[in-house]
Amino acid sequence: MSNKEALKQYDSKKFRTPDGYTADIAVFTIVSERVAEYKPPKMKLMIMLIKRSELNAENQLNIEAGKWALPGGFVQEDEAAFEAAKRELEEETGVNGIHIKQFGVYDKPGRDPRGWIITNGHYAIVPEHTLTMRKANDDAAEVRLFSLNEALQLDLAFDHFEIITDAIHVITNDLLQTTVAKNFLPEQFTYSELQAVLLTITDNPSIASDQAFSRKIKTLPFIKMVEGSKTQRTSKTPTQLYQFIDVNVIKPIYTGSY
Amino acid sequence: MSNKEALKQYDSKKFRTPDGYTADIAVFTIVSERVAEYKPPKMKLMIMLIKRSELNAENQLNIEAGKWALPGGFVQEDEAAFEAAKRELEEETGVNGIHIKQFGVYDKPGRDPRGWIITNGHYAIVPEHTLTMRKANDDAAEVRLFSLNEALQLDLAFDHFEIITDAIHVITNDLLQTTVAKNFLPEQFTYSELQAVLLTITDNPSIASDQAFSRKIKTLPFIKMVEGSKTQRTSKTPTQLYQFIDVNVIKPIYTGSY
DNA sequence: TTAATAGTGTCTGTTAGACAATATGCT
DNA sequence: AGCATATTGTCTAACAGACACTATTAA
Repeated sequence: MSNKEALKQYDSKKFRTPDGYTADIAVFTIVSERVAEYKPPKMKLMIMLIKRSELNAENQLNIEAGKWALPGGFVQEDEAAFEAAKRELEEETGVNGIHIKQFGVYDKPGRDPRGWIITNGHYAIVPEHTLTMRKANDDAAEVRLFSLNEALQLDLAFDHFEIITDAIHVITNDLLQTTVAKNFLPEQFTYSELQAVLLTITDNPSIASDQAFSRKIKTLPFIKMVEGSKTQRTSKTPTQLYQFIDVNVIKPIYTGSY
Repeated sequence: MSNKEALKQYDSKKFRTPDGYTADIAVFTIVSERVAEYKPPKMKLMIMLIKRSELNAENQLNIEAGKWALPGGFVQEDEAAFEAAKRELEEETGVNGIHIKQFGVYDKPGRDPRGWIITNGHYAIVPEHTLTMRKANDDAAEVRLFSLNEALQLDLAFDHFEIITDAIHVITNDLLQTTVAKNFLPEQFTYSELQAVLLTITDNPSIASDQAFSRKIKTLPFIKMVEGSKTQRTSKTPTQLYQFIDVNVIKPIYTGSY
């Protein structure tokens, strides 16, 4: 192959090249908020943000210090951004093996005062309990969960307002149009648990109605009933458990009913 | 703001930074294939690829020469990849003002023998006639349309097999779950024209049936009938024209019928 | 008249959506 | 018994899906 000779003539230093490549992660979790006694808990979708420290790991002044931001960091040459996102997330929360998805690239000129820095945006879904042991690290003075509305009203670093807006939009769509909701749930779950997850991002009446949804879940082609499995964790009445089956669903907007 | 002082201490040269950032474009078009006389034309979704020249613009040996590849090129510091994609596409096809969407990032270590090069993948939809005047340029020895199956059987440059596979997957989903199909159609169109576009990527029977689809189109919330507008371009019978209205459709997989 | 696409009439079985009633088991 | 969640019974209006039929017009 003639690539060898072509490579001899190639010199990337002739071009202006990017000053950095980072992976940022919008970490979503659902917390169960107890509204009142003897009332069902209300679930709420939250996003984890960090407050950037004044000084970085090398004891130098940190860029965008004091602002809230998405966790993330520079991608190394020997890894893909997706791997970097997983690594950063594990460093940050101690969790691995969770759902991560790339959803957008942020490369507008001037978006980072340090230079030409391209950010690869991901979102991650983690179960609530894994975030209880979260800790601040070198770059983060503080780590907190925010409701989506709260998050968008903060003074955010870089173009993270835009990234978070996009992430919310994407996860909302994915929750409704794919089976990612399973990542917020245990392997086996009740209709009301799934319903609660979906109600964090929609008020669709045919999802909100208990009767309608408990009927509907039985006919969904990507969910199967687990024979003879019941739980009492959501009510005094033993409740049927379901689980997702691995099929990919594409529901055309041009067919079926509305 | 203290960013100024932080910037003084920041030096990107301390880190290994990427050797390049490129925007690649999967250009899709639909060609009307005449199957036989007195038969309706069959539409076919095609992808435009270029054959990489032996020598580049500077008369040096080109990398991955002779292989088929997606059009694309290096992103400049003063533009976003999306702009670069538009620019490249206009240079390549002379078209602007068309639908372009970013869908993925390709950054696996070793994907490009020239070094650490990150590619931002886009897909574009162009009307057939704009590709008739397409031309080869410095980097491209040849430009051709391929069916999706043909394209995946070629000897493709870099990791373009993966990128094209992803692009096909994304455009297929988008055609069924969003209103992008409008970019393949004139502003006003008949039910059979829309149907033909959709049939390039699905065989869903309730889209494939003429009667069912001509009924269904009237009830779709994102398409409106154009009162008193008919055309004869698809048949001898004057046919009702429709057009997309600008609403965003999200159809949950958890509601409605299958 | 023929051929080809467009569109309607009509029927059947299924489903959405709503209301009401029943079931379960902890307290 | 009281209560909260789960689940089924039942009805109505709407719709999908299928088949048959009519409409339009160039050739």
